[in-house]
Amino acid sequence: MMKTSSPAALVRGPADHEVRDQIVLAATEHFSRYGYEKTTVSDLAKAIGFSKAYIYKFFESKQAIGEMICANCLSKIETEVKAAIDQADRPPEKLRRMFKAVVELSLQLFSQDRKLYEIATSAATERWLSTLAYEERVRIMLRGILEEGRQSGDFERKTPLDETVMAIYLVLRPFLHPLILQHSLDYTEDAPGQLSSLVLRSLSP
Amino acid sequence: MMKTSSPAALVRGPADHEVRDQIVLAATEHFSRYGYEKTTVSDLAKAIGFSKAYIYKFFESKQAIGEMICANCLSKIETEVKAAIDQADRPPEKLRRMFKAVVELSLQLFSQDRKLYEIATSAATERWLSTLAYEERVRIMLRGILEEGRQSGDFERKTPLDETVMAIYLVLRPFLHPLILQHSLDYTEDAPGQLSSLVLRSLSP
DNA sequence: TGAGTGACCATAATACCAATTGGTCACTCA
DNA sequence: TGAGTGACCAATTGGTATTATGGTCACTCA
Repeated sequence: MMKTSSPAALVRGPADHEVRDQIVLAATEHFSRYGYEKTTVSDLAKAIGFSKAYIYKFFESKQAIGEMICANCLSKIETEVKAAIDQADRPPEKLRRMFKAVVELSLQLFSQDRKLYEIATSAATERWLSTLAYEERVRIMLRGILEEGRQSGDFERKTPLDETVMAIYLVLRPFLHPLILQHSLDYTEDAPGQLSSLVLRSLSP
Repeated sequence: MMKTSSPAALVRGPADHEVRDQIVLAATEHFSRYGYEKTTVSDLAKAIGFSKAYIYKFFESKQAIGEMICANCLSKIETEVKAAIDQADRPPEKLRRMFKAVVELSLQLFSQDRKLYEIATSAATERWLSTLAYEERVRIMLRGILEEGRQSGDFERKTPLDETVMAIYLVLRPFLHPLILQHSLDYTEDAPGQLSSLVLRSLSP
């Protein structure tokens, strides 16, 4: 979970190096305390006791560091959503829990870790790889539930799977996308229930 | 359509006055050409040949003028959406057209009248009355279609009407809300079709 | 009397320059 | 040789002095 998942091309030098972890650690600390913008690369360098230039031996850019931290955040949410899904055994309930968990966990990050949430907002708005990958993984989760539900006979099988995945993803998206979520706060109470009910009705065989 | 629909409490002085119309006209012109921010109240005053102070005999604030222009924009969209709906005779097709029209018309305003679109964006973000009223009217349109569909037997009748209205509204909202729409441009091609299909499946009796 | 205004104020926007910042590179020295 | 750096540059940012703007009000004069 705290595993440094890799947004590939943005990292440099030795893939597995103690200093890289130190940087990520320091960045997580600084970004979440002072915010991404207010933290300078020199701050991070000072924190780990090296020069700024050395940081660039490990990351292409400051944003690359931000991506890493953001990816960790999102992958933490993803893990917890998966856990929520696994608590249910039937696909319809899994879908309900997925909706509920996505909204709750995003909201939790928003209220408890505002500074990190702001990184996620930038990431989503500027389409960083970390976000694109996360979105894709959410669609895959969704597809998993749908496939299971089709197999178990809980869900209809006529509509092309890809289209169903996409449509449901679009329904969920306003609560996944950090920027949009901020403009949907009025609805976070009831939306997960109402929307998952609507979606489940649409999936009935 | 060009009718000065009234966001009530924000206007002042004589309700029906030639000068008020002049102001609205000049504001529409200036706002759509130079943008809301770049247009000063003095500009509008100059355009109609009165002093700035006189403008304030008719409107509470610059924003009030913006609200009026925004309300006109939105009510124009609303009218055209209604027209699109009326072209269909069966509720399911009405709903399809509503989704399609909402997205198309919002998108059209976005690409053809960017400056006015920016006002709509502020209005939605800052919850101006003009926007709240528009959203409510959209929900009412939706409810109309649903009621008709329930009566005609096209739609299921078990789910509470209010909940259905709200859920479908939430599905449509990312494409209604100007700010959110800007972050959904990737989906505007397929979303109306896919989402209205999903919604219709959820409505099947 | 009331349509219309000039002068005025607090705040917000702008323009400007100095200080920072992200990022690189030739270089050191262990 | 390669882990690590100081010095450097273009581009942002921060701070600030100044101007422009939204908004009001006492006032005019037809």
